Amino acid sequence: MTVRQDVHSAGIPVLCQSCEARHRGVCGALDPDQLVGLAKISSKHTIEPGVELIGDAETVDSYSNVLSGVVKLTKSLSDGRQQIVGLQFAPDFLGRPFKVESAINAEAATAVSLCSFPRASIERMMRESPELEHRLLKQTLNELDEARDWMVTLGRKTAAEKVASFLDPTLDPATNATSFELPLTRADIADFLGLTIETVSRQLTRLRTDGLIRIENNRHVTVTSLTRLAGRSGA
Amino acid sequence: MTVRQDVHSAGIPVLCQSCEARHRGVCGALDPDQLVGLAKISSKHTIEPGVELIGDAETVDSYSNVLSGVVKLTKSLSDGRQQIVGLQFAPDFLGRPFKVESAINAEAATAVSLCSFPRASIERMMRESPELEHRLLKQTLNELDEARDWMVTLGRKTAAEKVASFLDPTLDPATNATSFELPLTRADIADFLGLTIETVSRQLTRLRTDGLIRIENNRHVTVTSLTRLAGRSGA
DNA sequence: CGATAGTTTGACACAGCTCAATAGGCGTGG
DNA sequence: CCACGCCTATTGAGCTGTGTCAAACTATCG
Repeated sequence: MTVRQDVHSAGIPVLCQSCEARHRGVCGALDPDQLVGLAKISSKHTIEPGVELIGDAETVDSYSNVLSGVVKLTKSLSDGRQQIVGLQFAPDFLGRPFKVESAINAEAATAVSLCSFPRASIERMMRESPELEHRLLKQTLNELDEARDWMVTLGRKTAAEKVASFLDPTLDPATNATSFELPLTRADIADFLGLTIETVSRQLTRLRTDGLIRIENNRHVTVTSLTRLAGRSGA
Repeated sequence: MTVRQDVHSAGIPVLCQSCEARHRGVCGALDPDQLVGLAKISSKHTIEPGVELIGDAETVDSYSNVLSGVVKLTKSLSDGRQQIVGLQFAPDFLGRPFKVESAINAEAATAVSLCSFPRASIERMMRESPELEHRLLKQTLNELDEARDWMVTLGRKTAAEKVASFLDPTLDPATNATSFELPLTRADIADFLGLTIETVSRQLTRLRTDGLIRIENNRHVTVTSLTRLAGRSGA
């Protein structure tokens, strides 16, 4: 059993001090000694939008925490049709434990910063620290819940409902902001919702002409009637 | 009924001796003492097809292992549109740890037998036995992989490809059987693939008239050309 | 042998896709 | 500051795959 030290930031690596993953992410499972060990072999990266992080059928030898930005997880059919199957934000853990080969692509949707560590060290730590596995289990269960909600959207909602559902949870309930930057291009939104770019665009302009949203600037959207938007999401 | 005791089954509850969950399922994480404790508070149930196991927005106070049969996990929109978001077989663990309220429905698709135990005991055991959490994490990761594959099917495949993909992995590669019973009705298949009953039926007859499958008996299907079927699944 | 639930088949409508053209945003260079 | 080009987004016209509605067929079981 490990004893957590309650003195704030005592003995905690500089790299980790202001890191979100230490509080809400998987690193919160580690005690200062483990953090120091991990920090020695970690490296921070910044990635440009559009850059591929993990390729399909590639062997993965490192895992990462997302520190900022948006990472999209995609899967493709042989003829190029693509589907986004997950979005990851800070402080999500990025990688598929217990599998050497990736079955999905990961790509930076925006500018992204990552904290990466070698595969082997994480797997060793998982064996040593049940709390780490516990956090991973919780994140995985949340991702599974999200994936299943999304399957309903993909399988059973109309284009109008899909687009409304996409905008609805994009809203950050904490800030109560009705104005925000879309982290995805129209093409990404289409791949997310199982639609074409054109259909996404048409549905957005429909929401605009119906007075539910304002499109300031392609990426920048303001929702003027949250309730009416929610009413169109198919519940 | 007498059960022969040997080294392997020494001290193992009768209830568990021939149970698949003890080998490949979560119970494999437990030592004989824990098994005895759990067996005392477990109960085996048999459930008729169509019976609801867990209702949406119900509080869940027990978890189960699937011992036989097929359980379908569904989600519904307010107007009744439904989507199957998961299928569970033996020896899958059924239930959503760390959440009191269920966001999905579980229903017996075939005759199902379950081994159920109270919520509290499992959660206590999870705290005591990291191996149990480890197995749960692995099952959850597999379910997430499946869900994501499925999202590609729901979002990007045509009706023909959806039906072909449904039949394809239904084949048990172990037995190399090309003849099998569908565990789902046409309505279930439609809810699984995000289609209507009619479209599913039309695509099946198309596969039949094209000579890829034989439909013996509604539920009983024989695949005559596995390669041609795979070729239509959209890869 | 009739009743009932599940399945197939048909005719038609429409949502969303395809292809094509236009418009807007933004950086670069004159 | 404007002109140009590039990339992304919008808009339009037409087509097609899949949904809708309705009817006929089939299996299963009392």
